[in-house]
Amino acid sequence: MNKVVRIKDIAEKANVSTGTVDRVLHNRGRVAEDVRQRVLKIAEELNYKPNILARALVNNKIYHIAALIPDPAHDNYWQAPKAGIEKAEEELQQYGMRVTQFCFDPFNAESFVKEADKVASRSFDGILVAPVFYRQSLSYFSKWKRQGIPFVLFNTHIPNYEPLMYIGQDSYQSGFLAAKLLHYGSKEKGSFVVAHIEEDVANSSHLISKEQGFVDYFVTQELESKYHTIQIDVQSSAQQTITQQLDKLFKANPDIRGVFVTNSKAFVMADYLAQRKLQQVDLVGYDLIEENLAHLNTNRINFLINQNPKGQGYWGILGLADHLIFKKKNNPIKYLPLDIITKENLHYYIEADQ
Amino acid sequence: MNKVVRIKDIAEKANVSTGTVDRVLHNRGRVAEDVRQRVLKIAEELNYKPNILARALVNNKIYHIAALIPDPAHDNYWQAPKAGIEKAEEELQQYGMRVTQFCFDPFNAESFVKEADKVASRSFDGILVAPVFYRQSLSYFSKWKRQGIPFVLFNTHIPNYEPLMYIGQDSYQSGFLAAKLLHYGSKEKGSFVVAHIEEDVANSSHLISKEQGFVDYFVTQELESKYHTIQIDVQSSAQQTITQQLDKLFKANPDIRGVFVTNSKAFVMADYLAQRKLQQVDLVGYDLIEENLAHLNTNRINFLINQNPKGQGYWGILGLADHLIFKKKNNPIKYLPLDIITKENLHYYIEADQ
DNA sequence: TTGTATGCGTTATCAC
DNA sequence: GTGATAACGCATACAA
Repeated sequence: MNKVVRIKDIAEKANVSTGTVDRVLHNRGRVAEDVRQRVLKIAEELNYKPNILARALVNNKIYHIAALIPDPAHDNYWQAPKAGIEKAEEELQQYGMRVTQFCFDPFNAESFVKEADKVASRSFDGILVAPVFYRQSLSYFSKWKRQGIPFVLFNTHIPNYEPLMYIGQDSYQSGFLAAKLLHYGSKEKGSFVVAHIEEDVANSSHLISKEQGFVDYFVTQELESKYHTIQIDVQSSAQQTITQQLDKLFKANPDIRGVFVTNSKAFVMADYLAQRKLQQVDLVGYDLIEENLAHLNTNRINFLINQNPKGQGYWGILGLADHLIFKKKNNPIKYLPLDIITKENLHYYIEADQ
Repeated sequence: MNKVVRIKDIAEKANVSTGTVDRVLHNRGRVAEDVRQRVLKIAEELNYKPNILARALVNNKIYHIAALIPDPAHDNYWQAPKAGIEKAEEELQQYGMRVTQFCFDPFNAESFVKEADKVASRSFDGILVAPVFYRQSLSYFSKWKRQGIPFVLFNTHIPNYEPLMYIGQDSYQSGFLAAKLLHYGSKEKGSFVVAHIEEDVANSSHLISKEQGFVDYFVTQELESKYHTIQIDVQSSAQQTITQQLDKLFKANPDIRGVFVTNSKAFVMADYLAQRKLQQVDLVGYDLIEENLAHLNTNRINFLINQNPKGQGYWGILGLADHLIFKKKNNPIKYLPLDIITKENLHYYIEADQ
């Protein structure tokens, strides 16, 4: 009793063969309409669920996936998504997944185009891409769409091209959260800084979203009179050194209570604060990269917001596998949680085996 | 090229049959030692990984699992683990998992014994249990151990009986984390309260661990001179009402900056603080139950520490499935992350579909 | 001690 | 249009 329903069970009940049931279930045609209806009805009644194990077993095709991601050599952050991709590949390789990585320089749009062209010139069964260059990405999306190649976006969302899935960050909300953390830590009147470090802000919409979320926190709570937010753009390529730029900032604003760094470069600010012995200034940033962790452990960084970058790569590949191998439908958007990381809960997130 | 290695491949290379390879790989004996060595060596060289799909497919037994958990009707918290168990059951039922729930009253040890006896009287293939009653649990553990029935513990860890797996909370560390959160929020000198609400503290070792972690935070940071910690035990069954008990506390300690509630009853404290308009007192508690969420959204609770209670049930069943069905080894301890939840990142955790 | 044959549920091919 | 059957990789009962 309570046995799992198989195609064979449906076939027996409908007085047809398993081949017919299969044709009905997969809409392969060549089946009489009345039989079709009957089979469909019985499958429904018996609550038939295909056995994905058997399905994956029989379907021993090799699926070639392209992963188009920034090169960790240029920005350490991308080590994590890469690791997630590789973990998923390892788990799924016995079911036929083969991932080829195409790494581009995240600071060089041409490099992206070059790698994307490589991907486009071969025929892949699926593509995972971190489309950090908005303009340059679009033509590839429409091409893949036309060719019917499923592609999954992560890290940066670009709607309108209906990717199979988007996985990643809610930038605005993370800025909002950062504001809450700094606000909670500084009950007295003062200023907060939103710092973009070593970034081309104009071309990075997610940084603007983060800043907007940060500012909006104080607006929606009607705290603007109590807390002042200052935006700053720090570049080592500028005329002044970073230290000089920050000296200027802190000199002009002696009431700074906290700093929000919108990318993974919080350690730069932490170095500065340590150097100037500004111990009372709180600091919130992003990403569990090594340079940041050192400061987290010494409390020079109070919180890091983490968006499970390893998980982004992992779930991206898994999403493609669900589609290609297991024929399972997935939610087209998967926002990963905004994890708040501090020294005391850090280790659960870096050991992260999932 | 790059093909997946099968038993058949090993057999060919070793000039034996698949049956022999199988006997070697499963240590079923009845195989010549030299052959054994040869097969083992080849399997190693070829980096053989069994295909768990095929394995699960062929092994179509029904596995009966007992889930021995507190009844959500008595404490809403247990709704989440229950949901996780049911989610895992749904996913795994086509591979033969059948879960029977045995719910006991978490405030009544006799009720636990009654349900545990029911479980023991039947023969299950595996057991998932939340052993909230320490003393009463032990005899069952040794019994199951003797019978060779794998059991997984969650929520409360009881070592020494070698469960297949423990999943859940690191109580001490969560207390430590709570201290950090309150400390970060209150830079000025003052007192913090550790409140046990409606609990039999003496019989709940995890509450003591939480308190210890909280206190130790200030000790290890050498902050004892600046921050004073006060322990309180609040019960509605006491002579005084809860409000009276808390009034007494706050009257005696006007410098209280924050309160740490060691269980899911933070909402009780939040109600009191709201009633007495003690808006400057920070509050950290546990668990995303509805009563707490209302206060989180109005900032009367600042942070809730969450240990993915749904995930605890889910991973518990999955651990048993990995052992019974997929014959996969798992880490015997799986601490779930200490998630820091605040109003601004809450929704990622309650939508949690995994 | 070893080899062979069968079946798990699904899919795909082929003959009717 | 339809049904029979082989194959996927593994486990196991049984034969040798």
